[in-house]
Amino acid sequence: MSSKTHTERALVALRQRIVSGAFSGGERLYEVAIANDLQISRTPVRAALSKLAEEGLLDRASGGGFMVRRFDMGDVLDTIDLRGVLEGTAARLAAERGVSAAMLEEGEGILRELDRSIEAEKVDMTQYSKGNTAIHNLFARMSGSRVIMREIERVTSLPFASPSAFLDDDRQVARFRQTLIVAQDQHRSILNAIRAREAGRAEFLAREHARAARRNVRFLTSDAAAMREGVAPLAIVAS
Amino acid sequence: MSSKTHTERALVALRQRIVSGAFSGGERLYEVAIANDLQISRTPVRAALSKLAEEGLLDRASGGGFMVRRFDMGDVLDTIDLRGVLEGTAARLAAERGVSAAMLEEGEGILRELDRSIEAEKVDMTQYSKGNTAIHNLFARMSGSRVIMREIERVTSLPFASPSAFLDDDRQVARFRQTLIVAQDQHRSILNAIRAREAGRAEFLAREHARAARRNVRFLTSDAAAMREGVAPLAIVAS
DNA sequence: ATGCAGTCTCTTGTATACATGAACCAGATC
DNA sequence: GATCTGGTTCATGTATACAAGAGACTGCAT
Repeated sequence: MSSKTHTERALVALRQRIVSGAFSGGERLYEVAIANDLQISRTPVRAALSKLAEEGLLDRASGGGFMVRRFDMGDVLDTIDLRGVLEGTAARLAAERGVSAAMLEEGEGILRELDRSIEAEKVDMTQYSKGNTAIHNLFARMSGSRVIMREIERVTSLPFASPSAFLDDDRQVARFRQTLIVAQDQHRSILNAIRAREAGRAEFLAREHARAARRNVRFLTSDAAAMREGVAPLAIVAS
Repeated sequence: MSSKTHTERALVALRQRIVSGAFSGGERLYEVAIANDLQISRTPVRAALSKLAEEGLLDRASGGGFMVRRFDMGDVLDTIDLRGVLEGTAARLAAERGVSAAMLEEGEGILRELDRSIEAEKVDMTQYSKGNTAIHNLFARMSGSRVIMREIERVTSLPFASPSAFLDDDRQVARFRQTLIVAQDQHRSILNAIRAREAGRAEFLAREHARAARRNVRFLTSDAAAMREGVAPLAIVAS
């Protein structure tokens, strides 16, 4: 089996179904139905539901029980905005408080990898995505604030809010090398601003950087509603 | 009994103990011990622990189980900062998107109440606290973003992060009418900025407004460590 | 003394039976 | 015909017995 406890397996199975849009937003989830479906008892199902509520994928219903959280396109854009605000705060704190030379060097290393991944005409998307996650993670750690790190982790755990959410999409790879070049320039500018202790600039840049994700969402959903069907991170979003 | 289900009672009892500092940060909570203590079975205890983890008062331990979340003074200041950032975002969005005349009028009503509560030499702290909560709530609603509202609610549910956290303290009442006058001026300025669609100003003011809470924390913990003992919202904080 | 093995204990994981309460439905009574 | 009343059903709440795994401890062997 994939993991050790029934709770974990139920968690994975339910999370997968939710983010893939198998349930409609606001739909209530019944313990017994899920338990029967997964061939386990209600107890691990409740545990899994509870963890999914912590992740923000479920809401607790008023009279007990859980319902699938409903996201419309506005919520998606607001959440990406929120990520920008939080990452901006992390960058600002990093600049205000200063970061170790080791961390700055780590950042330079990641930036070099990102440069390599986009230098060829055909972008190495796997490598870019990995580096992108790493640099965003580093910025969060640079804040020196557990509180901020925690909130950033929470928000970016939503399928459409992670910094690399839309990078796997084929349409991006083909059309958006320019976008990645701009994004990478922003990464470098943010790191430079943090090093130079330019807090306001660091915050502004990190916040602006998140706008790229908003543009991606708009592009991927712009033309046909049919297009959205193919965008995995948006499967959860209600039309 | 105070509430209906064992889970709710366990939740209230445990929350009270946690925020009053009955446990030390990082301390693990054992289901059986709590169940015996509260004279109920493990099942509602688990349910309560799970909800407390959602509230951010507990962390899940790696190998299962829960531990009391540890807050040091830096975390408290960072969390208040975070509230400022989020309220600033709410105010910015409100200004950018515009709010209804009814909401603006509601805000004016609350501001008038707040004015009345501080006009006398002896401040009506109960009324001020109520109005303060109301105006902060309104600013969050004005954002028009469920996502932002949700995050603000989450953060302000921590005992030391609510906008009115330190208003009940006697030392505040005696010494800080000036502080309240300033804070109330900021409330009015924020509302005006939102009405005038001055997004940047609204964000800045709301963020700056949260700094007052930081000053309160610093004052209340400044002189003697003994002083902190009396500050209820800080009981959870590790020395 | 040291290391290993077995076991003991403590804690959470899991299944399940029963309780409870709310919502719906039906039938009786006025 | 409307309303009240009782029961049926369905969902979560609760208790509890047992499973399982991790860690500590003991005692034996080297």
